[in-house]
Amino acid sequence: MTAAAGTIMLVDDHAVVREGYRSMLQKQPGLRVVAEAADGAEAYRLFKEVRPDLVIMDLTMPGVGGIEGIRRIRQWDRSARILVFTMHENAGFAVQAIRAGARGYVTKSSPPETLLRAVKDVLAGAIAISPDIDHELALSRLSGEKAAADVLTAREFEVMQMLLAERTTDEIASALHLSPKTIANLHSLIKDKLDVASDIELVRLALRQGLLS
Amino acid sequence: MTAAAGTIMLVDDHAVVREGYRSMLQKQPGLRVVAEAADGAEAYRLFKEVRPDLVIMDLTMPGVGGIEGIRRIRQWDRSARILVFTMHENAGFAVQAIRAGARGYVTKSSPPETLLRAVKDVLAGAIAISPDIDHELALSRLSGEKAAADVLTAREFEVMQMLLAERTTDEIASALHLSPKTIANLHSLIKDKLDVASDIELVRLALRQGLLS
DNA sequence: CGTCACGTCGTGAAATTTTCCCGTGTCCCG
DNA sequence: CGGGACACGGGAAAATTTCACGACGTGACG
Repeated sequence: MTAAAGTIMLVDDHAVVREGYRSMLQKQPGLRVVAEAADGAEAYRLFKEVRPDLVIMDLTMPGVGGIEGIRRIRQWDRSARILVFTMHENAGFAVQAIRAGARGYVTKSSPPETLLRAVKDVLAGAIAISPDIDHELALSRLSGEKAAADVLTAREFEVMQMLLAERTTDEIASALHLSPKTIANLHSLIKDKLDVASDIELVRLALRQGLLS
Repeated sequence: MTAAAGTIMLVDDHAVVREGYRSMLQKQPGLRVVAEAADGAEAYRLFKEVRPDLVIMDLTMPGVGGIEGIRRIRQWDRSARILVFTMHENAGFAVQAIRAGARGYVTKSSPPETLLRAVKDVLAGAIAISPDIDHELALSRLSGEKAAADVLTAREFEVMQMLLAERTTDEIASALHLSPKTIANLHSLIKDKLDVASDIELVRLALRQGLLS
C-alpha cells in the first residue's frame, strides 16, 4: 500500500503535453514513465496491464473523460493513486475528481515544482491539492454560489442538463413523459434554487461548475 | 523574408506544455528554442528583443491573450511568422487568429508530426492549417451557422456582448442610455439573425465562436 | 400506525417578457 | 431626389414565467 516506487502512467490527449510531463519527470531520480494513454478507456485498460504506482490524469479528453477514467480505475483497484493535472481551475471539477477517487489535483498553470511536489506527495500516500484550487474551493464557499449537484433533486438536475443541451421545453416534456407545463415549472424552480435570474446566467454557472463542454 | 533559419519563441502559460514543445523541437536539426513567454504582453516584449524566426503561440492565456499578442507583434513587424498551437478546435478562434496575422493554426490534439510539419511550412513561408480545423471551417460553412461578428451590426453585437456578460435588460438600457424596450427588441432581433431559439443556444453559439471565456 | 416533511406532478390565473408589426429619424449611396 | 440599411422605440397580441394551490407517494420517526 505504501510501496512508493516510482512507476508512472501519463494520461492526456495532447501528445505535446505528455512529452512535457515525460521530459520533466525523467529528470527526477526514482521516477519512471512506464505507460501513456490518450483517454479514460485506454487508461483503464493499460492500468490493469502495467499497474503503475501513480497515474497522472487530464480531465477533458475526447471519448471517455478523466472523471470516468478515475472511477473505472478506482473501481478495479481501490488503492490506485491518481493525480489530476488539468487546465481547469474551477472548484467544480476538483470536487468531482476527488469524489471519483483522485488523490490530488494540480492545475497546469502551476509552476513545475508544484507538480513534482504533488507527484511525490501522492506517491507517499498523501493528498495533494494545489494552492490555487484550495483558494477556489474557499472562494466557492464564500461566494455562496450553489452547487447544482447539491441543491437540485435528481429530477431537477436531469431537466437542467437537458435544458443545457439545447432541447426545447416540449422536447424534454415528451422525452420524460411529463407535461410541458411541468418542465416550465421545473425550469423556473431550477433558476430559483440556483439563484440565477436568466438562462444566460444559468449556462455560465453550469460552465463554471464543469457541467458543460 | 524567406530567411528560414530556425530560432523559435514559445508562448504558452503552462510550463509543462512549453517543456513539451521544447523537448519535441530540440530533436529536430536546425531548430532552436531561444525564448519563452507566458502571455501576450511578455511575448511582444521578448519578440522585439530576440527577433525569433518563428513564434509558436497559444491562444488562451491569463492577461494579454494570444490574439492580442499576435496583433501587437504583427503591428511591430509585418513579416513576423506566427504559428498558433492551441487546444481550441473551433473555427471561430482560427478565423480570429488568422485575421490577426497568424500564418498557421494547429490544434494540440494533432499528432506531433503535424506540428513539426507546420513549423517547417511556416518557416518556409507557407500557410499551415491543420486538417481538423480545415474540416471545422468547412463544416461551419456547411452547417450554415451565422458568424455573429458578420451578420450583426455594431450595435447589435455590443448588446449581445452585454447580454452574454450577464447584465439584465434594464442595466444595459441605462448603460447605453436607451429604452429597455429597445434592448428587448434588439435581444429578440439578435436571436432572430443568428437563428437561435433560446438564450441557451445563444450562449453556446457564442462559446463555439470564441466570444466567451 | 399516523403524520410530517419532501419530492414530484399538475392546474389555473396573473404578471411579465417576447415577439411582431408599425412609425420615426438619420445617414449614405447611386 | 428616392431607395435602403440602421437605430430607436411604441402598441398589442402571444408566449412564457411566476406564483399559489392541491394531490399523490414515500420514507423517517415517535
